[in-house]
Amino acid sequence: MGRAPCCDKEAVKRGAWTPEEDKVLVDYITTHGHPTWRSLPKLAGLLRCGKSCRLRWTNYLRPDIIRGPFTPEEENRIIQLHGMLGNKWAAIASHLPGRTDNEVKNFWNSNLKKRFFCISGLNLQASKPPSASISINTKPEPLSTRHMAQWESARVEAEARLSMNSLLSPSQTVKTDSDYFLRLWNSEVGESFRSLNGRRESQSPISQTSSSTKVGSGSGVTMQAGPSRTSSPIEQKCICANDMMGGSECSNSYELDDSSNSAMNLLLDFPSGDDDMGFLQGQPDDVSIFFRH
DNA sequence: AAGGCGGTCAACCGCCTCTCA
DNA sequence: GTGAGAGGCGGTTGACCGCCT
Repeated sequence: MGRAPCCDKEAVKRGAWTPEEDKVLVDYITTHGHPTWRSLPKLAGLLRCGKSCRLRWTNYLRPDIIRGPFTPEEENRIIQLHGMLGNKWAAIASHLPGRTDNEVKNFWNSNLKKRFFCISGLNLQASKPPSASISINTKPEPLSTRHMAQWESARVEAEARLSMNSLLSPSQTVKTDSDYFLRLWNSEVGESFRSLNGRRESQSPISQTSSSTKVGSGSGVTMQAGPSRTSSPIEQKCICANDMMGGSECSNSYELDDSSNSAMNLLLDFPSGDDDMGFLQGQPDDVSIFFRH
């Protein structure tokens, strides 16, 4: 037994909203609010589905919405938050005042995703669930798998804390483990980890395990790396890392220097547990944003 | 000039979660 | 505890636009 449709699809208008409809919706909401979205179209005299009204309002007509291109700061924030949260567009948008989840999602899909995969030396392969490439695991790597699981666990935990913190006012917000995790994740330490992870992937087809970075997860994108990769149109247009990393060389070699190795050692002994993040205290304080233009 | 092609973005769809009776 | 209703969310679609050949 399926759910009853939210509205009579025959009786409602669909497609682009006209300025007249926008005005009716804005006028009604500014004077009456929206007791329930489902009843709103009828009350306002709109031949629209309630969900359509809500979407139009929240994504376009709301007075606090910022229109216009994303600033570099917003881009960096999106990249950081996506690394932490994955495709949780609403959660990401909640940290970008005036931006909507739809806007962030579109911006990511049409802009940042390409650049992200480009800079990572990874390949985009649409429409295959990640599990397809995960399940062919023939040669387990217990250690790396365990550590990736730890990272994933920490990431999920940080996500939860981030959500909690976002509910607090700035004055109430306290420095939490998630802050340290965020900072670490976006520092060269996290980058080293990601790079090593990328190198492992290029060496063997396993290791997608629990996707430590969660990049592209849930969006029907499978990451693939290594010599077998073919250049997609996206990659052919890729302006590579020089564009984004201040002229540093576009490197797919994933070589680690000594400092990165020690950072890796630190990461691979990443402890679990709520109160055990103190080891991060000594990490460099600057949150290096490595996706700067 | 015109058709093809790719990118962007508003809107839709269907599932999930929350709330309340 | 349970089921229905409502809102929220993420993925997908399709129209539109600009560039290229």
